[in-house]
Amino acid sequence: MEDVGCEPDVITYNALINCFCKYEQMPKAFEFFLEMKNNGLKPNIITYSTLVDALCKEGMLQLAIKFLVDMRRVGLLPNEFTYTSLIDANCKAGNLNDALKLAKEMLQVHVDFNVVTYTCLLDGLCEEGRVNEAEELLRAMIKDGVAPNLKTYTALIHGHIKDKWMENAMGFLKEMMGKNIKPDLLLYGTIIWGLCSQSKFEECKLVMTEMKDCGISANPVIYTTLMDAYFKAGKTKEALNLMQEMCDMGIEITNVTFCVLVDGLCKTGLVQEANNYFSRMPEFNLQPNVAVYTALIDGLCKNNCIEDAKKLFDEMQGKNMVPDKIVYTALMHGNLKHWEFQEALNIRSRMSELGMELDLHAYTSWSGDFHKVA
DNA sequence: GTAGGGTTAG
Repeated sequence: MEDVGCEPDVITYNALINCFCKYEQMPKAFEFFLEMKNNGLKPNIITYSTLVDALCKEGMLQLAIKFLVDMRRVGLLPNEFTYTSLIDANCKAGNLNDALKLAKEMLQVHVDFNVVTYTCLLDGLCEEGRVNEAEELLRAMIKDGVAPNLKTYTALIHGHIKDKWMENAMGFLKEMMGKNIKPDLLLYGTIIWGLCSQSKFEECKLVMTEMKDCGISANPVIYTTLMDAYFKAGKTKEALNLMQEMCDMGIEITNVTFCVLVDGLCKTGLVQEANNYFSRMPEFNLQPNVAVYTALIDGLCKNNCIEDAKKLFDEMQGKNMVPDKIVYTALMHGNLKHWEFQEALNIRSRMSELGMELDLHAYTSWSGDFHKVA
């Protein structure tokens, strides 16, 4: 642009600054901020809002506030974008009270809430478990003439599901559909996650079908969530069918999928089956990670195959994988269970050396086993 | 040219 004598203007710089912000290159963004000022251009409300938002997302709230002061100094007042960025950042940092203070300030200076502002506040309330107030806010925005959209309802539905209010969540879904707003992959995923947590598999299947009919295909996370829920509910056959379905449909299989599969089979007592799947991982171009190893090691320990568990543990270390607290704990309990007293103590000291403190759960379990053996 | 929603494993 400069070569052909086309001078960049404020909009050009704003686009550029936004780009560097989005690609997490704040120093570059500030460089252009200074450059535009040096070129005699005045940063406007969009420039400042962009930078304030980026600083918020980088967790530099204090610096964002400084920019707010700076923009006021040059005669620019924060608008609904600036306020919404700050409100959202405070909500996500767990400072709901500060977010509410900012909202109050908006009212005082007559900057109206829009659908995004409301959604951020509503999500913040949900995150704190204040779902009733979130619902009140939904009613207030509608009364105020601001129409909630898909994202607003998703936040509200997610909040209710997280608080185990599945019925209410489904009520909001119905209300949303009544306004002719269609769920997308995110919302379907949220609903399936909720139904899984309550082992409502029939409803889950209905939702999966509905989703498919709408032309939205379930992603690997949704499949894995469902598979895990099937295993944990003792529905081994359904879980395995789902694995087959994933393969048939070309859904991406990851270490998480295998972890769920191996763990599920082990906890059902089907250690041999688990081992078979484990050996087949290279066919999927996968190298088992520590979590998958742990699932099988734990399964072997609990099914009287401590020697195989130890072999697997050595194999894992041979592949330069660093054992973590969870796998050490599984092996430690396995050894105790098999009266391998000294070995269990050795693992416990190794954990101490590595700075891995037993948490309350591991410790209670350790003491229990210890006394049994003693 | 600026702001908002979800989820999986040991």
